[in-house]
Amino acid sequence: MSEARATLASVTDARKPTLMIIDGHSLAFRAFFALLPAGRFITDDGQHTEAIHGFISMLLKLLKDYEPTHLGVAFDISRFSFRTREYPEYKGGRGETPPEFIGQVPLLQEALTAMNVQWLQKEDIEADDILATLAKQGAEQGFDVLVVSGDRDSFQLVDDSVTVLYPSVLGVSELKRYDAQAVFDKYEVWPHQYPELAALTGEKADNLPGIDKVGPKTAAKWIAQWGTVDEIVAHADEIKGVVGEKLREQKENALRNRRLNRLLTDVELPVGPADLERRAVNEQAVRDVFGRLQFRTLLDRVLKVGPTDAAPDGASTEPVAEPEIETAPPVKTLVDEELAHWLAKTAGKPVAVQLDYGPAGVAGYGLSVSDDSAYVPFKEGTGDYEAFAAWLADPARSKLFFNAKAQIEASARVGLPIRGVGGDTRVAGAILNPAKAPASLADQVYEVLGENLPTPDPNQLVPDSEPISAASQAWYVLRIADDLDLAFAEGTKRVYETIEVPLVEVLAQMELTGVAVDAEVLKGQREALSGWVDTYQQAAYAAIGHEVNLGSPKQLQTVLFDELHLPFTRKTKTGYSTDADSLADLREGISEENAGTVFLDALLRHRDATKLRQMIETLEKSIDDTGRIHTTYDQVGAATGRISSNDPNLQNIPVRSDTGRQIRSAFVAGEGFECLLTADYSQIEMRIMAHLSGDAGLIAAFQEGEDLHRFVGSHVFNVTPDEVTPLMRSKVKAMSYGLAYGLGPFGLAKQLRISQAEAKQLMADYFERFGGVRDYLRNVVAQAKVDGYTETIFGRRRPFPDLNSLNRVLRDNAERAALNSPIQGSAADIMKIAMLGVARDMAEASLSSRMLLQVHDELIFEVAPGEWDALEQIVKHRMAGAAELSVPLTVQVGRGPNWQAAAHD
DNA sequence: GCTGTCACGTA
DNA sequence: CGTACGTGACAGCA
Repeated sequence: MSEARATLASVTDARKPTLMIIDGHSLAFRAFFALLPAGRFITDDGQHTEAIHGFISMLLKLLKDYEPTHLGVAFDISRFSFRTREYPEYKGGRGETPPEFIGQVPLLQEALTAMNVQWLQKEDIEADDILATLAKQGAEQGFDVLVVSGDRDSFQLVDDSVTVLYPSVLGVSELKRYDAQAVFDKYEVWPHQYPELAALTGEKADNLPGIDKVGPKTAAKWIAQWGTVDEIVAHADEIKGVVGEKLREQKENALRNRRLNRLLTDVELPVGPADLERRAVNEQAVRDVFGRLQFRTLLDRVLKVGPTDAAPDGASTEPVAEPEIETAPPVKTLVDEELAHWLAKTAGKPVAVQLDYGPAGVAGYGLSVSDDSAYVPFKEGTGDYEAFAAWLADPARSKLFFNAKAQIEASARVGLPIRGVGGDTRVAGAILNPAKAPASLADQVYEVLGENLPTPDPNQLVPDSEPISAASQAWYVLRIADDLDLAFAEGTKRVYETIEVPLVEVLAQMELTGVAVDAEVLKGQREALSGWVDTYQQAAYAAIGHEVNLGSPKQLQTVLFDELHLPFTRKTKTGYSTDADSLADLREGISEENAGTVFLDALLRHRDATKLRQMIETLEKSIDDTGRIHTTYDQVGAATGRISSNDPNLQNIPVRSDTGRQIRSAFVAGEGFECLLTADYSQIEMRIMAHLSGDAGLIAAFQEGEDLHRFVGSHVFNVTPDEVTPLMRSKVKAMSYGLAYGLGPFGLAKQLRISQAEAKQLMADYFERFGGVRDYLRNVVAQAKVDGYTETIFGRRRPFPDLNSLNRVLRDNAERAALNSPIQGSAADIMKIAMLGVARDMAEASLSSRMLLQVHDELIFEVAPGEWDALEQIVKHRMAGAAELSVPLTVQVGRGPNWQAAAHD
């Protein structure tokens, strides 16, 4: 960008300033007809864009070819002007404006405005008169003037400083230069005489008949002899033959034509040539306008022509790509100095990177910038990767990926850490459509670009590397990044750039680090559980007198309902439920001890034990050879914005039951570390509810700082806080949390084991005191129905297409999800922001401690010796300060040798 | 071997 | 008829 500015400035300094003025209508019209037959310049809305595209394309070519320092475009306001008043038939006889052309000029003007190209029009005046006036002023002020017009009348403007660029028959972008000599060569008159010639011969396009039988040759001869139409008419008697006779008959035509084709050079204009100095392109506006017009290639070209107003250095999060989309650039394989040179050459541009990697390691790196792709073969321990390694690790060199996290990790494992993630099209795609993150690059290529990603030839014998493939993938990433950027709403873009993109590197590091586990502890627990599993299994078999697969719901149904004749439970798709709640109900229905109670008790305990044992086995299988477990986070796994964890899932390690919680004691601080630190937000979702609803009572509850549920309970039940019984408290607690999930009286009744009427009353009492909450919840759904999406505090959006569905089940489900989304999503945003803050501060303070796990509202760290105080301070500060809400965000920190012991209470 | 269902762990 | 996830066993299909 700064390079473009320098070029422009040096041109200005080196020679006379160049003023280029363009007849907007005539060029747009020509562009329109040139592109119309292609029939593919139509937006999804059905708006034709041939004229706009063609005009801008031509403009870009002109700017490149002539490098004007000053630029202006003139338009007609209508086809009526002072000339039609004098001669109503002027420009008559032209056909109807093609319907496809209609509406394109205002859009073109909008595009020019976005490009910061000045354009002007004036009532009653034609564009040519504006051009003439500016050309004259420009020449007088020492400019080289270039007039771009499709109207031959403009030839009269040509002189030593003024040149006309006139479309040739070859096409709009081929403009012929008319200087004085060129005009003379073509018409045998000098430019100032051209209107005399045109007056005599007539101008069919303007519906101006001339003198019959008089063509350019005759006219030129007369002009050579007498100079002007006036003089020729005055000497009409001297002209012999048929042409003389026609002249005498039709001299009024010529005189009228001459009056009409004289261009005004004294039009009063709001700007002069000096005011038309070229300005920086307004990049955002261009993106907006071109996005609507669905111009992709053109956008890149416009931004490339520059200068633009974008930050010269480009923030490291800059997701902008500038690909040429027509064809993939050729790929060259680069190593050593050539590679270093290529990397230096691409400074300032985001580079798309796609690794050629698999379980065996990294075979190479595909790189792509707009018009240039490269492949870097990699073999660990060979070659000179110094420059490449430095480039990969440089946070200031912006890199774009599809699924950066996995590739950062693959690269880090072969000794080449990557920093400077400037964008991730998978994450971007998921932010734009949280319902489904693209599963693969090929998916996204198809979704976004509508093309099929070329896949390597499956018949090929296993190649050790695929240079074309990796580089071409990178090229596709660049194109997708470019396309997606246009689709971002402002809030969404901010979430993507300031939260999601920087988070990628933080999560990658957490995954690489992993968490240490004590395999012995897990083994002991597993063996103990196995014993219990056998015990309960035998007990169950004994109760019913035969063996049965306790893990098969289908077989259980036979036992429970056919053999034991227990009452039917909740229906499922395939029969009757055997889940824990249902079994508990069955158990309660039996008063005296019998085969049924024994079987049910044994079954429930067996379930517990097998579930835990299975969980432990999964964990054990995922321990690596350094004794650590590395989960994989899915940054965009949840539609609300939450992170999910898999392979193994470390976000569902038991905590509620005593035996289950024991598993946490196996998660320990690794060798060389002092202890674990856990930090969690207390009641973050309720706090967000208070903030979003603005309910004075709820806000007061948090500002009081006392027990939330006790406070709320005292208001709902009209007693003092210390009169709130444990039963009241638990009811209110269930109520409060249920609200954020869209819980109704039915569900509340079921959960609290009270009547539906009672539940209804409880809700009524609750809303009586906390009406702001009810209003908010109502409003969320209502607003979502209007907008089609909900939004978090930070602008993350989630669409709800089913909200207005005629299917009640779908609609109700969507309503509950919509209710919950801003709350859960805002909490997720806050935690992500906190993680970024913590990671930055830890790096800043050069701590050796490490962030290991995130469990939605909790973070777990491994504390290096002597760093406890510093880390605790950072974590508390960044978590509590992640958002400015109308209630405080409180954080509880715990310390211990393992995850269980580090729990704060 | 793949897919859907059920059940259950977490916030 | 309570939101958001991931995992594993079973059962039925190919």
